[in-house]
Amino acid sequence: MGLFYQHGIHAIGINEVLKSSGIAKKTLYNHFESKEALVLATLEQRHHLFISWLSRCLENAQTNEQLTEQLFSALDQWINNKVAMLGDFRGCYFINTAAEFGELTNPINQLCQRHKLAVKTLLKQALNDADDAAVERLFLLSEGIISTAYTCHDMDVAKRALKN
Amino acid sequence: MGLFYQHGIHAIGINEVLKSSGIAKKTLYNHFESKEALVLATLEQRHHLFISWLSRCLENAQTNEQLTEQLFSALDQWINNKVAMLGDFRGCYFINTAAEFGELTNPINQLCQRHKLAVKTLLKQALNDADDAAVERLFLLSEGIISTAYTCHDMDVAKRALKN
DNA sequence: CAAAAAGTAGACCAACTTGTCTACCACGCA
DNA sequence: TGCGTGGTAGACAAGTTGGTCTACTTTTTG
Repeated sequence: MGLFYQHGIHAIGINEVLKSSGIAKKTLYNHFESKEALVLATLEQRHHLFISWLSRCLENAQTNEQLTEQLFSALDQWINNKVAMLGDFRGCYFINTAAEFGELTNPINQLCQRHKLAVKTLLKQALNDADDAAVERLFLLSEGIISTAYTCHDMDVAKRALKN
Repeated sequence: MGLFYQHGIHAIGINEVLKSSGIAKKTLYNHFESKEALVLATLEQRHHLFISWLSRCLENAQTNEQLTEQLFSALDQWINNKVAMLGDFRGCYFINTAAEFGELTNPINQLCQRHKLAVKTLLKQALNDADDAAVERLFLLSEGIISTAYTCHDMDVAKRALKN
C-alpha cells in the first residue's frame, strides 16, 4: 500500500486505507490481524520489489566503476520518478519507517534493518573482488544520496554523484 | 524536548509531554499556540545545539584529511552516546522528522531541509580550498553514516569509515 | 440448487488526540 | 492588604484511532 510510503505509518489511519482501497474493514482484519501486521506486509512487499529492481539495475556490470555508475544512475531514475514500480519518490520506505518505530524489539524496526542488510549484501555480491571497505563506502554513499534527495529535496544529488 | 527525538512526533501526545515535563497544559498552550509550534521550537533548538556542537568538533583542523577524520570521529562519539548534549542517539532528528512530515509546504519539513543545508554549508566552510564535489562527497558519507548507524543499529560504522 | 465461504457497509466501543476552559493557588509589588 | 500575573490540575469538547461485531450480499464450490 502506497499510502503508508507516501505519508508515513502514524499519519495514515486504517479508515483511510479502507477508503483508498475500497475494501471493507472486516475483510482487512480477516487477512491481517492488526495494523502492525498490515504494515509488516507492506514492508515485506516493498522489500522484494526494491531488491528485485535494484539487482536488475546492477546486473551485467563489467567493472566496479561501471557498477557504481549503474547504481547512481538507478538512484537518479528513482529519485526523479522514472521508475513506475517504485511509485512517487518519498525517500526510503525503510529509513522512514524505522524513524517512526525506533524500538529495537519492534518487528517493524527489525524488518527495516534486515532490508538494509540485504541491500548491502546485494552490493557486495555485485562488486567484483572488492574489499569490504569499498562495498561499505558505496553503500554509505547511496544511503546518503537517498536521504539527501528526500530531506533536502535535492533531485540532482545522484546525477552529481555520477559525475565524480 | 527529548521525547519527540526519542519516539517520533506522532508517537508522542501532548499529554505525555506535559507529564514528562511537569508543566500544566494551560501553561504550555500559553507559550506555544499548537503542537506544531512546539515541534518547530524543538527543531530550532536542536538545530542550534547540533550546529554549535559540530562546528566545535571541526575547528582547528589543519588539513582536509584531518577534518574528515575529526568529522567521522565526532559522529562516532555521537552514535555511541558519548556526547551528553545530544542525548541518546536515535539517528538524525531532522531526517526522522522529515520522514513523518513529507509535504513540501509544511514548515516542519522546511526546517529540516534548512538544517541539512546549514550542515552542508558548515562543511564547506571548514574544508579548505575544496571543490564542491569534495564537500558533497563528505556530506553524503556523513549522512549515510548517521542513517546506517540508526537503521542498521550499526554502532561501528563511523569507526570503520575512519579507517578508510 | 443449496450450502458454505468470503465479501460488503457501517454502527459501535474504548481509548486517545489536540486544544479550550474553569477554578484554584502562589508569588511579587504597591 | 489587596491585586495582578502566571502558574497548577484537570474536566471537557470534538474528533480520530485501532479494532469488533452485526446484518446483509455476493461468490465459490460440492
